[in-house]
Amino acid sequence: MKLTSKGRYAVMALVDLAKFNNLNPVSLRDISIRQGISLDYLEQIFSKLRKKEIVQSVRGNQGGYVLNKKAKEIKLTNIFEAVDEKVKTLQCKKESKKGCNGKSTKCLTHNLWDELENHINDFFEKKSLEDLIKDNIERRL
Amino acid sequence: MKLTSKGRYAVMALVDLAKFNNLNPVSLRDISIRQGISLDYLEQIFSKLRKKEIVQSVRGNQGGYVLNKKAKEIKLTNIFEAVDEKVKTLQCKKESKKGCNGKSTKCLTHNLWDELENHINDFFEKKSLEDLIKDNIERRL
DNA sequence: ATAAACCTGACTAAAATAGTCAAGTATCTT
DNA sequence: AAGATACTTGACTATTTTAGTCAGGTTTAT
Repeated sequence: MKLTSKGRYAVMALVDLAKFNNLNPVSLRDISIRQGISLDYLEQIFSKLRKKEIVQSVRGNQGGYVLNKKAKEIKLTNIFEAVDEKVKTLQCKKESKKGCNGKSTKCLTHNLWDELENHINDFFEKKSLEDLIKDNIERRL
Repeated sequence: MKLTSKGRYAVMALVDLAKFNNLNPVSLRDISIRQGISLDYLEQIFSKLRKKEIVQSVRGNQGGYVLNKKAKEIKLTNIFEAVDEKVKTLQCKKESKKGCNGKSTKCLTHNLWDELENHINDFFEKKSLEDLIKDNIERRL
């Protein structure tokens, strides 16, 4: 089980953005340089974040991106959802009515994966961008 | 983020094994049929489980596999470890001394992924095979 | 002997990942 | 109006991982 880099980068970029999000928009170019993420890749990621209204774009010279909500209101869940990073443990969830594997019962471990998903999503649900930024400042990375 | 089928199958197979683990060894063939997992694939998985001493093999005619410990003592962590299913969220962990990305500091979200890993591992650490079997019986699938 | 079942290692098709590349469009500054 | 900056979009691709298959064993109960 692993997290994809799209999810990781999205969070990194947003923390960076939030830190520098004073009055002026932050350009992807700056984030790219500071975080060592390819500009083209960042563009893909921010396109998705914008569609989910997590950030707003400011076009033109001196443009960039701005948070569209307060850092407190942006949960990790929202970010991951936006970039299609999902916690998926079950193959069997598709056939909702019946069981897994095309059988009439749930597979032996169905409930386990359900629990696990909830456990992980709880974590994401509780953490906000603000939490991450505070954590950063405190530890003075 | 997703769990691979190797991990899922390992757990499914072990629950099956534990349920039928009375006096006689359980053959992979039976598990294969009951759980709908390819026999060849099961052999790969059980080879790993055997090396980690989670199961014991009984060769020859009427052979099969037996649990090597009490179901209570086999935690999900052990199973996942055995089949190389790891929770890995960080790329940055490799360069231990210095920071991530080859920089001298940790990346902005380093602590986050650390916390996440711990959160998930806690879950795996607490769940034993026995828990899963009980859960199965109670809910009568 | 022979059949059942474990054992091992090499191989591979398909999917996912982690990007790159190209060709725009919008808007600010001068 | 021109140019620069920066967002926007979509197609493309190399690499890696996954999820197995396949072939050819070895061991042991009957």
